[in-house]
Amino acid sequence: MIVIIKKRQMLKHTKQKEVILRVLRSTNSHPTALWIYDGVRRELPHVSLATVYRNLRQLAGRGEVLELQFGGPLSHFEGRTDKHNHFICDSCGHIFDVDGPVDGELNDQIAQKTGFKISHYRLVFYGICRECELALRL
Amino acid sequence: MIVIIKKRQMLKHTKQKEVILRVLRSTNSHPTALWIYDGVRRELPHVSLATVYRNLRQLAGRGEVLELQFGGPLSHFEGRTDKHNHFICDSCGHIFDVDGPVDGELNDQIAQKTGFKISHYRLVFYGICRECELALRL
DNA sequence: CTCTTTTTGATAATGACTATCATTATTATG
DNA sequence: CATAATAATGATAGTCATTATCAAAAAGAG
Ligand SMILES: [Mn+2]
Ligand SMILES: [Mn+2]
Ligand SMILES: [Zn+2]
Ligand SMILES: [Zn+2]
Repeated sequence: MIVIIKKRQMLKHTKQKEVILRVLRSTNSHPTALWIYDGVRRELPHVSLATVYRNLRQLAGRGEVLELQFGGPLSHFEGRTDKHNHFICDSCGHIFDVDGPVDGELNDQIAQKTGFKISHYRLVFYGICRECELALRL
Repeated sequence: MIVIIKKRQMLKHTKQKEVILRVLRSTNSHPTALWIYDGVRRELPHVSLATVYRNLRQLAGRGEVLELQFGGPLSHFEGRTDKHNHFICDSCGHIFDVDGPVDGELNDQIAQKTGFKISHYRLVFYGICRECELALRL
């Protein structure tokens, strides 16, 4: 019998990790890895894009940041980690935060109807944001 | 002044398009392009994967099928085009259809709160399906 | 049938992300 | 501090789903 003991890996604090997290937290938008990379480079010009991806993945795995994947080809990240929803403008593509509706309600409603054990949901609204609405009215 | 008149492109009916649509509609699951490709090949052994992707894109653009992108690396397609939501099992990965909740309600609720013109939303639940729930209980 | 336009199949290209690996940085320990 | 153990980094090659390209074939109009 072979027993594999997986030692819990010690995380090491690095300048890169710190700056990546700071850059991401400096905005309330939902930037891509490349945007974060550009921000980090202003402080650490020799940072590698792979390092940005690596750290974002690690941070997301530990729940310190959120990775968001809407339909597009690239991942978006955000520093805000409390539960909230999003609205994406079909015209300008901007991603907005949307609070609530009350969380448990939907889960319970669906759980009852389907018999599934529901842990969470992802809710994204689409439409036209106010700014675009005004611009398109011309 | 240069005027560019874009003629509306005529769509041509092909055997490939027909089979792709039929294969997709033959299941109530949410297959990938590759799964559909395999199905189509049983009838048209020389079909190209590119043709499958091309037609799925065209069909999705015209609303005849739906393209679904959850977090993963590949797109899923489905023939059911009426509004409904999905549940994805964290354990087995299976995608289930989930009907309702009442559609307009959420839109209105959020539209009122945010001032956005909301056209639709995408709602995905996550958790453990009944089959996995039973299996995990052992 | 003939002309025009779209589609096809084969294959190369794209692009976001991940793996690899030698080197460097961080932490633990003496 | 010195040393060893281990994790992280930067550079770059690889992956893989999807898209672009293009000559040849098929579909539809007349
Ligand atoms: Mn957000
Ligand atoms: Mn469905
Ligand atoms: Zn907008
Ligand atoms: Zn399951």
